[in-house]
Amino acid sequence: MNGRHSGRPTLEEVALRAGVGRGTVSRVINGSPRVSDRAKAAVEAAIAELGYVPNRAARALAGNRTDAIALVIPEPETRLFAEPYFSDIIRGIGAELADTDMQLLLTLIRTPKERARFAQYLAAHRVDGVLLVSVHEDDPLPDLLEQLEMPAVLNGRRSDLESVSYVDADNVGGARAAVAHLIARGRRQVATITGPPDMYVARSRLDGYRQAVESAAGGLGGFDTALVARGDFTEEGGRRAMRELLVRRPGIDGVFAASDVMAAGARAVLREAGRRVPEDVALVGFEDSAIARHMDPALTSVRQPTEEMGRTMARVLLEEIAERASVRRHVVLATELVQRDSV
Amino acid sequence: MNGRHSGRPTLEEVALRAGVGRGTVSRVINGSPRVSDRAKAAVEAAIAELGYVPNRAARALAGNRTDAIALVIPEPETRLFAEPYFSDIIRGIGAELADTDMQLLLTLIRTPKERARFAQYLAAHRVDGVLLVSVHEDDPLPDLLEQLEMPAVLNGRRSDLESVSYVDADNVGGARAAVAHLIARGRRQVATITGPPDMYVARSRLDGYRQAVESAAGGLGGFDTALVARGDFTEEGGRRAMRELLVRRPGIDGVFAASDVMAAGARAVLREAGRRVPEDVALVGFEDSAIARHMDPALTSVRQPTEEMGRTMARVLLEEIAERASVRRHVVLATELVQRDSV
DNA sequence: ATGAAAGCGCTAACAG
DNA sequence: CTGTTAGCGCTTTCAT
Repeated sequence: MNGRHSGRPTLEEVALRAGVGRGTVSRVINGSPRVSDRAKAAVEAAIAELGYVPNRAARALAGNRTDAIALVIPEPETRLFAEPYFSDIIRGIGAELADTDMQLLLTLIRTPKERARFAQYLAAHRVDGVLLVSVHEDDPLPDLLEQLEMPAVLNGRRSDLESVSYVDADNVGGARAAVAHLIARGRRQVATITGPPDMYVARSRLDGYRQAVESAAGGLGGFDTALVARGDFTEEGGRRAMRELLVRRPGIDGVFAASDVMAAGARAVLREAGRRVPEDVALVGFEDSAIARHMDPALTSVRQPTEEMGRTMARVLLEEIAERASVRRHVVLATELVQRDSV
Repeated sequence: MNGRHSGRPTLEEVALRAGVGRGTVSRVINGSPRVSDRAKAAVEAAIAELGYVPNRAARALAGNRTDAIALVIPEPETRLFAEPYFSDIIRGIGAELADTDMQLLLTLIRTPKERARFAQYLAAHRVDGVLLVSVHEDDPLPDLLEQLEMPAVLNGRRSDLESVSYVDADNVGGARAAVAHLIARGRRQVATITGPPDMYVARSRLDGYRQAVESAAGGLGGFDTALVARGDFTEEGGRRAMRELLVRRPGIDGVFAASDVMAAGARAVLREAGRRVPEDVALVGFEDSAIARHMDPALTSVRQPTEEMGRTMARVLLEEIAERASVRRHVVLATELVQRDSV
């Protein structure tokens, strides 16, 4: 015998107690409208009396779903945990899921082997949907998900033509706003430190920079490649880029860095070079990590609505799961320029 | 009919293909020794050919288990995410679970309502075990878990008499080592900034301090309450405590802070007061957040083996789940003094 | 060692 | 609207 009748009441016992059939109980539980008020009341009473809680596994088996979604964290990014970004994303997801009985599975993928394993999970339909963060351009997972027709939402996108649903921050707009701010404040030679060009997010921020300088009135001379230096989203990269810029255009009086960490590096170099920040050279960074904010609380930056991104990702995913159709959604959330310096 | 025969091969199909009964396939999958090599080989071949993956829900239903554990994060701590501590804990758990087919559920609990909901989860045996972090002394969850006979492991403990299994850092030893270090370096008036006395971790670190000063040779005068100031694990708390100490014992030449954040606060006050750190006053903090490390990379501190704690928690939990018996395990992991200043 | 059979608790199709 | 009836895919006796 198997039947460790776990002690826990079953749907059948509820039905008995309520004096109805199992089907009716099931309907009540699942909020079907095709139930009389009388029956519904009886069932609800029975449920309360018995302290009945549906068995998830049975439900999943019979209903061919799992009521669970996975949040996938690729390895190089497990460090990501240590950042407010991640904290906020998770908090947002949690908030959105709170009123659902959807479970959140945390899946760390650090090796190709683990990725293969996760692919199996997916194939076995062990989750109803997937949330992906920090997806790289060459990540095979999104395509696999699509092929499997598994609902999925990315945070960020791989390119302009992203086919999978995604929720992203308005990187172009944020960068544009940052640079426009600098220009509006009277800065005439505004440079930018970019991220790796093979990352969409880096290209977007560069686009924003370009739009702002090109549309600026007055004699800024439009887009000047000498004012663009490539960084790699690290502090050291920011340092190198800033040194280059200083050599190429010593008269720089404003810098937009595509990440706050790079901004911190740039600031250090500027000060070493005897430039006052922000008086001589105003600096704005795109706030990814907020670690840099600890380093310099006075750094003006472009803030992302991270928690809202998490919430939105979850909401979009739930919608995608609900409607069986595979409609892709693309959401871009606004960023906000937070001025922390006095210039 | 229900049978959206999902396309996925079932155990039965494997059995057919392998020319054996379903029971045999099940035994092979679960690594039962009571299977002939021949049958085993046949089954494994069939599994590979068909790309069979067991259905988790069916398994859970039949086996009365879930192959999932929950990591519970109480609300006030969701900020915790933003710290390396959390990152490391999760990485450790992930590493330990990687070779298992145990899933990790992330459960955020921010309201009493959500706690009640989670209690239902537990009662409904929706997970095989629970991992709890940052448990407060008055947290009702551990007792509930115990009452439900649900395997559980805490990170840290509520008191000396903790009944639930836990994995903790050696707070007493770490504090003792820190203070002994200070004394060995010639510091004669070593003060301490403590955490809230209703937190076990704070009391432990104070105990370590006391042990070190009491066992110190030479004229340190033993434990002096005037050298103990209460903080609250915040930077501002550290500041206040440091100011008090400076008033009570202006001659202080060493400080052990029960957290690195408080150490950062103390350092700021010391410098304002014209004391050189670490030359005039050497400072050691207990490394909880590492945010402070960013503020002052040169701060000597007591480091905790956080990732190992996560790994250990998971391992202990898996063991507890495996053996049905409810044996409690208490693991205390060593800390390490990392000297980052030159004094 | 292994096949057969009996569920695990629930959902959904079906017939009223 | 509601009771009945088939399974969902697997584990676990129970014989053999």
